[in-house]
Amino acid sequence: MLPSSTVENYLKAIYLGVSSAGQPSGLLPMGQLAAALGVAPGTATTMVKTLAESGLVRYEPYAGVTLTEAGEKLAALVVRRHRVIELFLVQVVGYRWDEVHEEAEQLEHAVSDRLIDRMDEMLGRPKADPHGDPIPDPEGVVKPQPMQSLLTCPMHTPVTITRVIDQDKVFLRFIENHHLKPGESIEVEDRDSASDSVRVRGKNQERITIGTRAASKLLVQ
Amino acid sequence: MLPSSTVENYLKAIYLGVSSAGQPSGLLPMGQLAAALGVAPGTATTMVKTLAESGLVRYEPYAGVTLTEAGEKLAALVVRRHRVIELFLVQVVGYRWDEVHEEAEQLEHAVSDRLIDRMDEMLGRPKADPHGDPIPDPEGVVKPQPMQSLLTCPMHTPVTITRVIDQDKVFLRFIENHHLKPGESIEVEDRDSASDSVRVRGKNQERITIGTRAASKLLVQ
DNA sequence: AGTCAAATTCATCAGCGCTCAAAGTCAGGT
DNA sequence: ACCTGACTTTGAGCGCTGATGAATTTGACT
Repeated sequence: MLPSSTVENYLKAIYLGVSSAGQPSGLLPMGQLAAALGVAPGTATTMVKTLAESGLVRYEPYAGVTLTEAGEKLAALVVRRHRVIELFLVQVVGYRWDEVHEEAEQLEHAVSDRLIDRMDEMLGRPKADPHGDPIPDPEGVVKPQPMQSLLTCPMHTPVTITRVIDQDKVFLRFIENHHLKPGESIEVEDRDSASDSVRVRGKNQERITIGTRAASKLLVQ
Repeated sequence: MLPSSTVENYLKAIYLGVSSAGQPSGLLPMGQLAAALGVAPGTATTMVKTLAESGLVRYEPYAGVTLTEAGEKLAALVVRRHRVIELFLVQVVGYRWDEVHEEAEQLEHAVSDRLIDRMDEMLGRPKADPHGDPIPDPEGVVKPQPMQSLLTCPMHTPVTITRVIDQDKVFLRFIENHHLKPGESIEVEDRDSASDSVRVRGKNQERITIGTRAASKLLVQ
């Protein structure tokens, strides 16, 4: 039984949810999962129970859900497909980086492993997609890179933007317009908790002040 | 309501079936449709009735089915997607021409118009896919090219192979190995109804004899 | 007229993905 | 200790899609 795209989406949501939503337990609460997928809570519970029976997921009633080995591999491969496709669309097909997400969302359920591998090869076995999100290898393994956000990185020190955690078109355009895409080198000049903002100096000394909410979505190294 | 991939497959089957299966009436019998889709006859009847209610199809009980304007356009666009993808896979991604069919079969239901147009552009607005099958334009229009098969074309006259009507891997490999791919120039030397075969002379005087069944699948101009 | 292949009808099924509302659980606060 | 409120589970149930198989009907042909 190959997984339906709904199943793939659940696994992906859990995969992404567990890592990002900073749950100390490593368990993703059902509410969050349901919200991420845009379904009623009961729906998520039911589906997760099914996934648990298939051995893809470990489910603790009232606590949350996490992936098993098998589930994690599957999820990682979905994510891999998504990210390889995104990069391919940008690099080969000429999409803009704020346009690729929806397309990849569809294609990730339709492409064969074969095709993904060919794309991956054409792209030179890249380690990250256009947003800087890491691309799992064909085994589903992704080695974690230590990153800090603009809120936590050292100040007055040159850092390189490596990742943008947001798929919103408007935000991505903004980032692009102000030369804050992954790869750019910048420096945090000031943080002000009163005004809830961070000032950075970027390419050709351009200065820009952004809110902490936005700053937290920019990861650097 | 955007059509499910099942609906797209029905439309495509009717589109391809009506043109190829040489029905004088222009109607495709339900039996053939059911067979093409690998479903029971009753299933096809039911589905076709539904399609008729959506105005995509004209259905004559006990006679067969054909596409309406709307249905034909939709079907042609599915076929367009399929063929653009096939060519893209060969030309850009480096697939072999006998490998693209299955992949395209999946992708044709997942790609956006946007992406198809970009691929089409990258490929230079091609008029045919790797098998020589014509690619409908974005409006679903395809202008018919008069073609003859190796069984009907003039003998002892150079002709160019333009199309191969068969997706079977083994056959395609055979065609490729003997330099009979679309674009190659050849000449029919002999037809023999007794032995049910056709002898052609191809590139660098290579001679090869093939059965009439195979010969009928090679179209020339 | 009779026959036969093909097509239609109809009763039915199964899976998927989902909702809603009622009932249950759990943790924090007083 | 208990209460409250937020979150979760349960269970009944729905709607759609896509399919089947067997009985019946139709229409073409001899």
